[in-house]
Amino acid sequence: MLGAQTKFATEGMRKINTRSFVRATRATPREVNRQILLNLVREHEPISRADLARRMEIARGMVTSLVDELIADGSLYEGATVDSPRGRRPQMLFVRTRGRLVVAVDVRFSRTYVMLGDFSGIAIALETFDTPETPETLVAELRVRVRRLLETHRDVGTCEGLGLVVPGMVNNVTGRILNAPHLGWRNVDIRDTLAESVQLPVFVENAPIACALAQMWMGQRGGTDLTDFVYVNVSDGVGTGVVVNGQVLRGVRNTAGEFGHVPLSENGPSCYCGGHGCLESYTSNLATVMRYLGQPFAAPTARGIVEASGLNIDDVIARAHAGDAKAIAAIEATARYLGAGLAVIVNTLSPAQICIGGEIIEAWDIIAPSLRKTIAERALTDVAAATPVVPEKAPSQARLRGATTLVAAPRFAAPNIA
Amino acid sequence: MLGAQTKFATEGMRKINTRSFVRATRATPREVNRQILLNLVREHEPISRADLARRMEIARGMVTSLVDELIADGSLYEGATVDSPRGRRPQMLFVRTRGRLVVAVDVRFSRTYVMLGDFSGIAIALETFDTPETPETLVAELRVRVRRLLETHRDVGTCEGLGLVVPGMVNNVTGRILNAPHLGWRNVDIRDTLAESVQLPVFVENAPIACALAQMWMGQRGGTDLTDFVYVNVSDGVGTGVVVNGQVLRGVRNTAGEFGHVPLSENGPSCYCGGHGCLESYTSNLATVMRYLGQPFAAPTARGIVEASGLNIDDVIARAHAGDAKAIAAIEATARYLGAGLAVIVNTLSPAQICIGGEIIEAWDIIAPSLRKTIAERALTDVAAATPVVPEKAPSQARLRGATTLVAAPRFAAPNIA
DNA sequence: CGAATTTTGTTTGCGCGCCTAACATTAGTG
DNA sequence: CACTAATGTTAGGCGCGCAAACAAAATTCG
Repeated sequence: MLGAQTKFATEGMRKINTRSFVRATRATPREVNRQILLNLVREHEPISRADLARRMEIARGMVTSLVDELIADGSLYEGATVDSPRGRRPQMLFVRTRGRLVVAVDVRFSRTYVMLGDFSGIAIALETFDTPETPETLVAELRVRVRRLLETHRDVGTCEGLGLVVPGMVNNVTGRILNAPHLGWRNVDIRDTLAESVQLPVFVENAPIACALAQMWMGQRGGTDLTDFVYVNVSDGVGTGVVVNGQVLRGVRNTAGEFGHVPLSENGPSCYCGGHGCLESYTSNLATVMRYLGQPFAAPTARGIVEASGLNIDDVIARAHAGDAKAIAAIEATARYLGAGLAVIVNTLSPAQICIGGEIIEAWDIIAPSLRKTIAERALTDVAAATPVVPEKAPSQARLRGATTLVAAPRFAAPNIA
Repeated sequence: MLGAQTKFATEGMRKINTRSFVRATRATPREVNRQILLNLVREHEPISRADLARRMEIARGMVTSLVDELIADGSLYEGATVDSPRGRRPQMLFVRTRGRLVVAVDVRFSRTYVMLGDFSGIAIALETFDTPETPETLVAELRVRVRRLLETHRDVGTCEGLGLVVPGMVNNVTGRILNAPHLGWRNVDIRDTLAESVQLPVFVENAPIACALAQMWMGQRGGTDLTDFVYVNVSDGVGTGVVVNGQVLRGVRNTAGEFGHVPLSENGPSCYCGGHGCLESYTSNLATVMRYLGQPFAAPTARGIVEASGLNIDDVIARAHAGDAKAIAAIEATARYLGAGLAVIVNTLSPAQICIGGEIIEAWDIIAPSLRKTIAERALTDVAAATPVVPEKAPSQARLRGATTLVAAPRFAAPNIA
């Protein structure tokens, strides 16, 4: 009956691109069913073969065959048998995450973080160094460090790839950094050279998008399906990662999802993008600190003034928590503007959730009420007004988890067909 | 080599929903390849079996088998043999559109249009009547009219479905009209009752989304692949249909894509949505006529004033074309505001194209320069600034073409797998 | 205690559909 | 008229879904 209904809907209907399609072969059904099974184990482990057969509505024989293949290639492993009320006791299956290593790299304005972790996101080692001026130096530095890391922890497992997260626009297919203003890098074909240097598959991605992917793939097990949501990262700038229909929104030439520059006011403060009154110019960490300092924000001079003041966003948050009324007011103002920006997102995209990352969420108790209030005032519908807004759960590792996801998630993704 | 590259990208990577997945069967490869072949014929007709084999990189034997099936079920037909420089002359294949009828229904504020057409969008008959007050009356009216239409044109072919386009939010899966403010209808389960009445599969969709689908499926053959674009409909309100990654953006509870209510100014005119300074309150036909009348726009009273004036948007456009400076100024102002709204779309979604529909495009010569200028001023990147903005090509039938697409497109769409 | 029952997991044979390769058809050409 | 070159068809192998029988391991019950 449900099948008949979906036949009369255009939802999920995709047009086949006749210039780049993927034809099905006789091996295709197996690939598809293998991935479905793998994901069922991922979300329901521990789970038995018989349970999988019931969930997939296939015979147990096929499950045996598929599981054999997945165990052989190291995707699954067989645990102990478990008690059952009657009959033969089932053997439980698990996704193998231990010993499947990932090098996660987070390149930030001043420092670069390198983490060796496994598929579940657990850290084994963490290093940090000053971000080099040029991409070439970064590649050279990573070559040495990655080799040493993998050498040191050789007995832990084998590394399946390197995920690189950068603050800027990235072409995910070619692995080229298109424009990373904070680093001053433009049009850098980093993926292939880095892959050659470290002898690993390399995945490059924009930071908020990587965080959004982590949210989607490493979120709570068995929770709601987040197929439509937005990750908003508030730091020196305001970046967004948008997921629509379970896929990342990229737009032409990978320039989409720049909600940081929606205009909140026609004659607001000047922004680093060249515009005026952008969300970012009201809510970035620089803007918040400037507000606390009692100075008007203006793009070209703000960074210098803030650095000269010796204050950063963490200090302002600490003072707010200590009861400094000026600090509280500055943060609350930021929250109101941020709420206005989120209202635009809520009204245009209607996501199932908005997740906020960045230093500001340390002041969640202060910003949450203002966010909710502003969104409620500006939302067009009750649904939009009720959109959950949640803080990033593991803020300190958000980007590194994102980088890990870049390597791990493709192993579990649906195969592209047609 | 390209295959190896895409392995290191997360683009197009989809997470499998373990609560509603589609398992592959041994019939799956055939379904997939059948649809690919069908689409290749659609975009390259006339085309021979040998050509198809080359494009799909499969043996000619398989093409023969697949084509036999598609001819048997009426999807394709075989044309005449054609001359060729050497060897056996190929037999050309075509998609059958003649004799595959569709009832397209466009429900608008005052009148409802019913068209009988075929899969290619060619009209066979067109009727119109006053939009009834209640959905029940509409269903009863359609029952009579559709039966009569199909009776009259019985020899032309068989009808494959009815597409219903309404001005408002629709749940495309359940076929329920959630909220159509202009009609005053809320939560109407119209699809199943209508399907029972007319004894046809019924597809229900929101008007701008249907227009976007028509743009994607009935656009120029062999042109650029429009997988990311936005359709903006400017009429009494401003509605948008957004397509991302080849799929319609719906959001939770089907409330997404309301770019008509992005705020352009915090203290702008009051809008029918309850907000202030929305794009719609500056650029709807009502707003443009009010501007020409020299009156400030305000949501509750605007419609009454415009109706009392006896003027509508078509009159204002006609006067502008006749040289009325006030009319030209009013339309140009609308274009500037619309450009500001499009700039938000361009910066956030980065679509490959924006298509504009509605009466206003009759004044395309007047609005185009202002649109371009405003977008260029506010775009964040060169890519965004260069986003093509084009007028709807068949404005008078846009919605009816959309309704037709609702029925026709699913026959050509990729099967959902995994 | 042993047969019956129940549940899990494995093995086996069938058939659909991909895939290769040979074959038939139909034109031009030396 | 044989040769070449192209299109379209037919035949056999082989992988894999699919169903059904079989083996294994536990509990229940006479």
